Amino acid sequence: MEEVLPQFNSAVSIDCVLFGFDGGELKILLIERNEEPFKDWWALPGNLVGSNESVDQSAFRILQELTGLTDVYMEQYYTFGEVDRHPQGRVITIAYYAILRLGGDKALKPLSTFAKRAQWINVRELPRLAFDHQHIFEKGLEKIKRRIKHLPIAFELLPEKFTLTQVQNVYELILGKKLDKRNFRKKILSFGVLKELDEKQKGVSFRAATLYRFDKRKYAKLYGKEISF
Amino acid sequence: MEEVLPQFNSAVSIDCVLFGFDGGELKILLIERNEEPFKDWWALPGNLVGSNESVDQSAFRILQELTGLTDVYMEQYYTFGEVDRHPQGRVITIAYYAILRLGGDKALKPLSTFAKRAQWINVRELPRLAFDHQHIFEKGLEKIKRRIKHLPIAFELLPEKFTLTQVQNVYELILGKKLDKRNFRKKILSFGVLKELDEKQKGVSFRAATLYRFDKRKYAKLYGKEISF
DNA sequence: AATATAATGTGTAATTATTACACTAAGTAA
DNA sequence: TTACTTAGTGTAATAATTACACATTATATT
Repeated sequence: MEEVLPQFNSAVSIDCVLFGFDGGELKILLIERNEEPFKDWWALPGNLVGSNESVDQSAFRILQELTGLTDVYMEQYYTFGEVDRHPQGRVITIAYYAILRLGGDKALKPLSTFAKRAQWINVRELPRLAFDHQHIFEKGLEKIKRRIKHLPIAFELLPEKFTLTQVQNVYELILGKKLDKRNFRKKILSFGVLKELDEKQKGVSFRAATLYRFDKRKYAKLYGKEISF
Repeated sequence: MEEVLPQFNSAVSIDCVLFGFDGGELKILLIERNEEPFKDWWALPGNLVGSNESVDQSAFRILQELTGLTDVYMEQYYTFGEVDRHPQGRVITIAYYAILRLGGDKALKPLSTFAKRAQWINVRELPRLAFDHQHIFEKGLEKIKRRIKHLPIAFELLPEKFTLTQVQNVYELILGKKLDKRNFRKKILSFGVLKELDEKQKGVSFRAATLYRFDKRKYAKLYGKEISF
């Protein structure tokens, strides 16, 4: 986020696209700005890079300030540097996406003064965004579309124990298309990184599905093997 | 390149990894620095982002100043922002790679004052590099390894007319491994983006190979088809 | 207790893609 | 004419992908 700076000339900021999976929907975290420019608009959370932190540190700090979370999959994906992208000066922004496990309980931390509130919003129903944030979001979504095929980021979105149908839902939401159930299961299980638990889904009407767990140890062994989920 | 700045505090620069294919070798362009810090060291070409140019414009300007070339495949791939990566201040650098057709004739343009000379150097025989440029180079090489499988960047390295063996050489150099000739040809031709010319290689001892041309129109039609060279 | 409901969970055949592998053909140079 | 060097070609085995439909199970309702 590039907030109002008293007469700045030039700065570097971080903007974050935080993805979460909740209620069967893919959502991102947006804040409603409380300051000019773009007061009352929705925007991606972000902030300036401090002079004594690396850009990675800055991204993790911003995430932590916003959500209180520290153990999150986060990756830099592009730097946006059009001259006029910020109306009040030159701000080059480095975009990160992060992938969060949304437990309904996970409250957002107090926000900085330039935001009224923060909210998880379905990526299919985004409002108009401030600055070039629509563009930044779109590039981020493209990025995770490519990533999900090669890295197990889907499991970062899911709770520790999940059903195969939930995994498939995540893939379908991110890729934006339906997948065949039998083929999907065959493939996802073929990597041997899911562990079937001796446990069933609870609190659900109708037949309960078997729960699985992602096995990081087994995944680590595949490193360099060019797997393709 | 982050040159000596009189007492700067903070800046954004561009560093470029320029790849070229010449004499059967994959090379990058390096400059020998003529200024502190890292005087007499080899470094990636780069410069500061001007206040009235976008970061993309800046990258193309630097490329053009260095080589005189404008019609080149160039892509941003990562931003490096460790606090101490430049000994004289905070410099966040945005890395681009570019892919150049090296015609033996293509002379390098006059260099800026902080470089003694520029030279194309085989990526397998790189000297120690200034700053974190070794790291920046390695990330760039990884990037084009992934890219070459999905985008026709190999053809950006080759002359307009080329033989299939030359294409294979480019793939082998970038991927760093040998490929089977028959399988490679079958695959590369199967995309239908190479046009066989009614023309043979010239000036070569031994049997001359058939020349091919890359067909951008046909490639454009494949857009979105997820092809995998 | 019986029934309706809704999601789980499973297999096979056809097609396509990938891999491994070795010799003949053609042009040049001596 | 011969030796040399690179070009150019096919097939069989294996692996991966796709298309496709129904019985099973747990719950909720009557």
